[in-house]
Amino acid sequence: MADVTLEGILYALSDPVRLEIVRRLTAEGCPLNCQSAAPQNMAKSSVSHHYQILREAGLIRSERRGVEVVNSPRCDELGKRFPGLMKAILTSAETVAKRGK
Amino acid sequence: MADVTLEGILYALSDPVRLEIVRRLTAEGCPLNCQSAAPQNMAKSSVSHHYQILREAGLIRSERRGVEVVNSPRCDELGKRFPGLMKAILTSAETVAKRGK
DNA sequence: GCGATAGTTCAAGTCTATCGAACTATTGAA
DNA sequence: TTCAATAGTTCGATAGACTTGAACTATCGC
Repeated sequence: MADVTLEGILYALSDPVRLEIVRRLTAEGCPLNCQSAAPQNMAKSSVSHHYQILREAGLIRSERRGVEVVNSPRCDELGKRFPGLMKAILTSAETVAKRGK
Repeated sequence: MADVTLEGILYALSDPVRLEIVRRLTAEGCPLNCQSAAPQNMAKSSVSHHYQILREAGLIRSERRGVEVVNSPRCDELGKRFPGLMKAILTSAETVAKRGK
């Protein structure tokens, strides 16, 4: 968590796929496995790649639970480091999502 | 301004160079020309490229003034479309900048 | 018009996203 | 324990973005 940077966060969220993943993870109350928060038609390898970037950026935490890996957002810790940042981005993302693309 | 998207904004700001440019533009009260807000050692073509992306993302407005092009942030309009977004990002950027690195 | 300054455009080289295929890890059942 | 199924990861390879130098355009002052 020490080497979490603003550029890293913005870079990770600059990809529509990754932004949508984080949006879904935060919208749900409980952790989701990798594929349930990712686009349906995307290759598994691409999904895995995106999750790796999100992990390295410090945006999510992943944990193996049985046969699947469940992911949770790290909004609390991020909120301490960059107050209001995730909230603003996710609020905007929600607005866009509700606006219907 | 109609086709300004959240992904476009985040993408534009995901590059450290572009984030720094926008940060300087907003920190200054008056518009700056292209090179005064960009890194010193960067090629002109690269600088121009970044400004183009910032313009297309709707983050800045450029206007030719004599021999130079001056740039201003479009925080007001962006604030209406995505409330709190730019403020949060720029606050974080300022924090990082003041933190020394 | 000439030169100088400030940006833009263009083509080429280098680094990232995407995909399919092969691989690993875990579970549950025979 | 062995087998099959499920969920992710890793690996090459291919198509797109960042950087740069060179050439080009636009504006100003002389």
